[in-house]
Amino acid sequence: MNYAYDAQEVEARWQGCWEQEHAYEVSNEDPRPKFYVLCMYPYPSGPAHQGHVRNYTFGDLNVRWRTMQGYSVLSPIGFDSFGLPAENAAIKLKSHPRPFTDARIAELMSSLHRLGAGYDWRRLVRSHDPHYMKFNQVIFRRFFDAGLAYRKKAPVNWCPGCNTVLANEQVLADGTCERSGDLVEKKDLEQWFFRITAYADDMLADLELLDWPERVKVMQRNWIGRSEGAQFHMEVAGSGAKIEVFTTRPDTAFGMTFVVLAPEHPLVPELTTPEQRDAVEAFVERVRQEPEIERQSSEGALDKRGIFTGSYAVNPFTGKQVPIYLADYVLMGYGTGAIMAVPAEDQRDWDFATAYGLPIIRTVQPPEGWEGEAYTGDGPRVNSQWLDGAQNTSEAKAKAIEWLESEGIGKRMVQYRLRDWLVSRQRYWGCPIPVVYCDKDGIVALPEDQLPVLLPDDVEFAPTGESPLRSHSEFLNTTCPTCGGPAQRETDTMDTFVDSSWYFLRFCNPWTTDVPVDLEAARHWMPVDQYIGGIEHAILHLLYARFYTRALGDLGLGPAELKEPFRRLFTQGMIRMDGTKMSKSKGNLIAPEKYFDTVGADALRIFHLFVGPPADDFDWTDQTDTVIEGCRHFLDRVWRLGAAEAAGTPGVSRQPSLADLDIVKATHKLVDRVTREFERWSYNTAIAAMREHTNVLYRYAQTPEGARAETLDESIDTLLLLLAPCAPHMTAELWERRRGQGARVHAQRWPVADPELLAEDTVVLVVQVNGKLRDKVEVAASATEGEVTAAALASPKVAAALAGREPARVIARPPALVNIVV
RNA sequence: GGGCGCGUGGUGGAAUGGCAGACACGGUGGACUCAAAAUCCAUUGGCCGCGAGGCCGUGAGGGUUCAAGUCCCUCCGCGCCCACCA
Repeated sequence: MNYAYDAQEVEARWQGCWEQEHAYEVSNEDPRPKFYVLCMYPYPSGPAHQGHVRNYTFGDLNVRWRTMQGYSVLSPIGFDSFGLPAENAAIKLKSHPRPFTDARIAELMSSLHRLGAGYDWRRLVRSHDPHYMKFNQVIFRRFFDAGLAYRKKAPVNWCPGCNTVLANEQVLADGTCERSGDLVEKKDLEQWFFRITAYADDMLADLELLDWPERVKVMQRNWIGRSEGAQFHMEVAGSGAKIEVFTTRPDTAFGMTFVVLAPEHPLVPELTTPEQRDAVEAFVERVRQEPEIERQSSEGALDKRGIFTGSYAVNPFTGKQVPIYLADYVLMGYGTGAIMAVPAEDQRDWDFATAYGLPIIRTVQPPEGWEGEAYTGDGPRVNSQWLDGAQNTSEAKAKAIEWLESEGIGKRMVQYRLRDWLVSRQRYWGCPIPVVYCDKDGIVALPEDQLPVLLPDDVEFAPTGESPLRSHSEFLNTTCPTCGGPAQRETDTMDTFVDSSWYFLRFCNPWTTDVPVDLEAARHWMPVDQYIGGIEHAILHLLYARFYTRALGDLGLGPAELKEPFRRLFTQGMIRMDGTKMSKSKGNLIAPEKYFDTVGADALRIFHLFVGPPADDFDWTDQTDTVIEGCRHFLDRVWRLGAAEAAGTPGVSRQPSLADLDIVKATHKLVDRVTREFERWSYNTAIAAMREHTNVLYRYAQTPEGARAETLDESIDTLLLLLAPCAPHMTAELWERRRGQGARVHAQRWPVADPELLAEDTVVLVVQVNGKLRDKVEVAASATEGEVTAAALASPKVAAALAGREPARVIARPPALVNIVV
């Protein structure tokens, strides 16, 4: 008889079995309490890599565990199948993105099967599926009707490498494209935007309600970037022009000694005096040419970065004239593109004032001994006329705003850093924006009965900087749905982040043909109870999905009461190799297939669970393979236990002894511990506990008196139940071998520890002298303060440590600890 | 420049303010074997000691506490996010 564990045979068998038995298909009418587990749907880049394995291992553990706990678990999967890599590959291979994408999906699906992940495959959703495209377009149209989608000319981020416009979120801090690494340029183009800013305040406030990693919430908060302040206008001396400025510190306005405009500000030509014209024009031209990265760097001499316009503005607070400058550090895209400069209370203004010899007037009294330059802290007002009585910033701010409003000069104002979401892309492999341009009717969104607009397959892929749709005359030329006259289709496609902004709603019922989201199904399943994905989506995807959920609800396309799509979020750590993230574009992928073919999927899953805290990054090194082999070693040990092949005497039949009872207790403690570790996402320590218990059972089986058969069997069964969400194939196989044909470990109830068996009769009392460990004494678990103190003082080791000195104080924390202080 | 983390053996890591190093990887020794692999057992933070045992030890320095890897302050190092945001 061959008992050796054949991972490949066992895994293939159970993967087939789960599929045949529809093990993780779930009905929307299931009466059990619902639990929605979702891993961020993957971009299909080919066979899985270790990042996927990690993600789907965590996801599958939750799916199987929650199912065993009695929930009706929704576990769908889909593919984020539009996007640039497929199109770039098509250009390179002179082929088409569709077959390329379909092949990559097939590869990734095969990996997921071989990992043993349990999904409701019937609910599969793919972004490039015509049904999904249709509803993407339906939603776009409804956004358009509601004013949430609009078109405007804007300075946009243009990536010369990708030949497309990028969202702000896709431009890295150094001004390069997150995908191609090319330096992003600014271009003025007509683009489509989603009015995400309409929900800025709402999304900011509701962050409080989410059970998300604090880090992610902070990132979203900063990205939305709410600042409270005031907006007001200033007259330009000798001209009818008015300059609007936004400031967070209206309380310091008496200290404004100059005004700075962005070089692109529309008032610049009007404000420039004839004497300054040449210099200003040269300056503006130079800033225009400057790459974004240089403009945003704080390097370089300040005196080269600004220019005087020759005009003066009147500070409404003092009535005095202050010079108007241009500077490249003032951005047209934030606030009003103009600032009041208060050098005494803003370091940047201080530096500028110093470079240009402009006056500095303190309006906040710095503390005694202040030696810094600009003082941004709190303090009493000075040099501020009617504000001088104010003792702190908030009081002064309120008074200043009140004054601005009563004089009709300005008002309270909230600014956001968040920009509207630029969604149009000049690429082919995306969802077409369902709009036509008609000479008579202008911009016309297509009616729903003309959707979906599908991508024609017979297109030429050439890196021209224009969508290939542009040169496809049958696609381009159409008729206007309003007047029936000739019209041209929009040839831009949607950002792929649009696709991923509502797929989780579609999973609730992906079969509807009339509406994108089945409201009843969405009310049943949403919100997602556990969302799992990479930290790299902390801002983009997670913010867009929150926006979409709100917007769909407001338009009646989603449940109106549903604000937040993801109740609990877990962001897993990245897998790094040689210090960089493992990714296809970096060419440092380690494919899981070689492990499936050797140690098996279960061993690889155990490795990802065991290697460290799930939230932490980990480095894939030369030693990693031996750790993975160690995980297989653990499974082999469990296999030998479960297949009644453990070393030592086989189980004997007898009345339970104290040693047997210890095993029962240890088993219940294990149940308690693993359950708690699973709850808090501490899979590494949960696996450690199971390994520890396996070691305990080995020793138990090898004692001279032997293991009691019944006790050992129960403990092994429990171990298999606890291990079932982690190593599903092997536990399924052992369970069936032990319990008979048709027995299914994953259909069992998750074990519950008996509280009486968790309680201990005796505990080890730690005895310290002056905080140092001196002895350990066994005492009754019920020992009182007096009893543990007596036990501690009775210890010869304690007596030695005391060396005759009298205890000055005894701290007793029964039953675990006594500290004797001398 | 701002914000948020993190720093523990040779390595990955564990530790509700209460026994630092669980569980592993690697190492060492042993059993089994003609031998090897596999398996099983023991041991493995550093220093001193034949031993019992003792001393030191969680990036550095200070503080709070009977008690600090854990809390507070300063500094050093690393990582991530944001960044002339008015």
